[in-house]
Order: sequence, then C-alpha cells, then structure tokens
Amino acid sequence: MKKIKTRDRILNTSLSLFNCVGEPNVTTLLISDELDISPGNLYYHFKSKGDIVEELFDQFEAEMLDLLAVPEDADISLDQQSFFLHLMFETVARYRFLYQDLVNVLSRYDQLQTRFRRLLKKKTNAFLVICQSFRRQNMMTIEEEELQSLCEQLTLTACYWNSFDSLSHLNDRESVDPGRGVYQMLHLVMPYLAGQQQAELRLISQDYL
Amino acid sequence: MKKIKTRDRILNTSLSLFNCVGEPNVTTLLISDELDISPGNLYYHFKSKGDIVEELFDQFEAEMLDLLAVPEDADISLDQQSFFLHLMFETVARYRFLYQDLVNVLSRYDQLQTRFRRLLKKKTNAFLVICQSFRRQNMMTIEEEELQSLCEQLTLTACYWNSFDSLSHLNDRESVDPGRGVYQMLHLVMPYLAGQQQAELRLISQDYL
DNA sequence: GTCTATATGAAGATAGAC
DNA sequence: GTCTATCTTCATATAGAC
Repeated sequence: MKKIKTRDRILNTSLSLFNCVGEPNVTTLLISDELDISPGNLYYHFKSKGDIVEELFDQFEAEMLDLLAVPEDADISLDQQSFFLHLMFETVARYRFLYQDLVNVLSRYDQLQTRFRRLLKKKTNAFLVICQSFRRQNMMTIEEEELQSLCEQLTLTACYWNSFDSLSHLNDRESVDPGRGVYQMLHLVMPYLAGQQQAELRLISQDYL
Repeated sequence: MKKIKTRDRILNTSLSLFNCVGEPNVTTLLISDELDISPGNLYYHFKSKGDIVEELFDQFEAEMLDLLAVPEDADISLDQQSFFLHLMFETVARYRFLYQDLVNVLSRYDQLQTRFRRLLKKKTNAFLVICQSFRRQNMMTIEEEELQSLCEQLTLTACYWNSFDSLSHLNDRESVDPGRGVYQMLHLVMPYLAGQQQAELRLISQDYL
C-alpha cells in the first residue's frame, strides 16, 4: 500500500472538484478542506490556484496530443475510428471543467488559449486524416467543401457534446457517459458513407447507446 | 433626441461588457465606470448584479420564445428555414455571454437553469417540426432515429457555434458573423434532402459564407 | 511537510448627503 | 436620481512556528 504524495492528491481532488462544480466555484479553501489539509499546506505545494489549473492542463494536453497522433497514410477501419472517438470522449470527459466554462477559464489563464486553439486545430486535422483514409478506401464520398464543414462539425461536437448532454438531461450523475457522444459523432459521418459501410456503422453506433 | 433612461443604459452597457469579456469578469464597478455613473447609482436601479443578468435573460428568453413559435402544420420552404436560422443565430449572438460560460453562469443563477433547459427543448422541437414539414413535402428522407439525432445536433450547433468559431479563429473582432453558423447548420441538413433540394440548399448556403 | 494566523485586495452591496 | 464614503465578505496568498 503505497502512500500517494500530497502534491498528487491535490491535483486529483482539484480535478474532481473542478469537474463537479466548475473551476470558478472551487476555492483553494474548498480544495484543502476536502483533503483535510491546511490552506497553507496547499500553497506549499502550489504557489497559486492557477498553477494547479495549468498543471492539469499540461496533463490534458499531453493525453490529447498522444491520442491525436493519427498516422497519415494508414487504412483506418470503422471500428478503429469508433474506438478513437471513444478514447477522445473519455479524455474530454476527464477534463470537462475546461470545456464547461471555456471562455472564462481561458480568459483567466491566457497562455492556455493558444495551446487550446492548437489542440482544436489538431483535432480537426485528425478528423480530416480519418475521412481521407475512408475516401481512399472508397468507403466515403464527399465533396471537398463538405469535408471541411464536416470536420469542423466533428471538432465542435467533440468539444461540447458532454456539456450539452449533461445540461439538457438534468442528471445529477457525476460521471458522464461518453457513449452518446460517440453515437452522435458516428451519425455525423454516416450520411457520407457508401451503402454497405453505412449499414455497418449503424450497427456499431447501436453499441454506444 | 430622446434621452435614454439610466436603467436601460445600464442594461445595454452590461450586455456589451458581458459579451466582450465574459460575465464573470465584469464587475459592477466596471459597468458604472463605463457609464460614467457611480456604483451607488447602479445599485439604485438594480439591487444586485444578478438582477441585471436576470433581466437580460428575460429579454433573451422573450426574443427566443417569440422566434421559436413555429407553426406545426405549415409548409416550410428552404428559404424560410434559412431565414429562421439566420434570426436564431443573431439572437444567440446578441446574448452570447450566456453561452460562453454556460455552466458557470447557470450555476450562479440557478433559477435560470430550468428556463434555459426549456428553451433547449423548444429549439430541438422547432427543428423537428421543420424537418417533418420537409418530409411531408417529400423534400427530405430520414429515419426516425436519425431525425432525433439530427435535431439534437442542430440544437447543439445553434448553441455553441458562435463560441467555437470565435475561439478557433482568433479574431479580436467584437461582432460575430452569424453567417458561418447558418452555413454549418444548412450543411447538417443537406445530406438528408432529395437531390433537387440538396442542390437548391447548396446554393442558398453559399450566400452565408 | 504541515500547521495556525494573518495580510491583501477585490467585489458586492449599503447609508446617507445632495 | 445621483453622488461619496464605507462596510462586509471572501478568496488568494504569505509568514513563521512546529
């Protein structure tokens, strides 16, 4: 039974609280209370609340970048794509506090803005790569202009679906089900697939409901 | 030259500031400074900052409800739909501060949460009514399950497109161009339209770029 | 590393004069 | 209706003891 370092406990608890009640509503006092440590102790490990946010963002960014390293020239299957989306939604859900009050959070930690924007770009690009792979495999038919529009739509949905979903269905549940998001994403792609693949993806999408 | 009442000036200026820098970053001092009135004067007209937010929400809700009163049995044309979307995006843009930090704002003024959710429901329903009208006119082919998914997607996009767009294209522009949002929405509907209507809608969508 | 106690400063809000 | 002055509250952050 290894003891978890206080520093890491602070990070974990902060993340939970941020996700639960929103980063702006979480005070350093609340965090230290939750951990049964003193506020002073918290400030021994992090010189400001912003530092906690930034370190959590570092984690998030690293996980995302790792995930977004999609090989340009691979033949991607529908199953692989679904799995990719699944992982992405899990990551977004784990750091959902960032997305719930995006403008506010990014406005107060403004160096994060550029980095977040870069992630967005990379996300759109990853979707582009996937769709182009589908096209190469003759699984998808789509005009260049529609493709751009679709990939932006996918990026938008990847960002906001979780917030939207938990807002429209007033669930007090803490955890977010990533399934419905994946389902929604698959249905965005579906109309552009060839008949056979369309049927196949419809089947896959059922598993995510 | 009629003089605008201070009360209304407060509302207008607050709305501008909220949209510009985000509601949480706007203090009562900033509002009164901007108006060249004293903080005390502001509190003569509104007993709290929350009251200003709520009154702005009242305005927003009224405009939205007015817009969402779509007749159930009318034959809606593609042009009418586009115009409808255009108006909706304008309204959302005018009160975009609500959408930019949704979770945060709704968490601090919690009676707004129910009302906002009701608006979301009504939006989804309005899209449903429109699509069903298209279907009755044999302009659209879509399965029941896809229809539900599409209408939620339209609602999501109507909510978040503006925030997403201004986030991804780092424009320091104050005003938001509602056009790209409409374009995106039209492209969501397009795949489900019959050939002729698809071409027609593609033409219409070009005007919004 | 952790604590208690305290400083700093900002935002929301009120009182009372004009 | 509008102002100035002031109060309260509370979150961030620091100092210094253990």
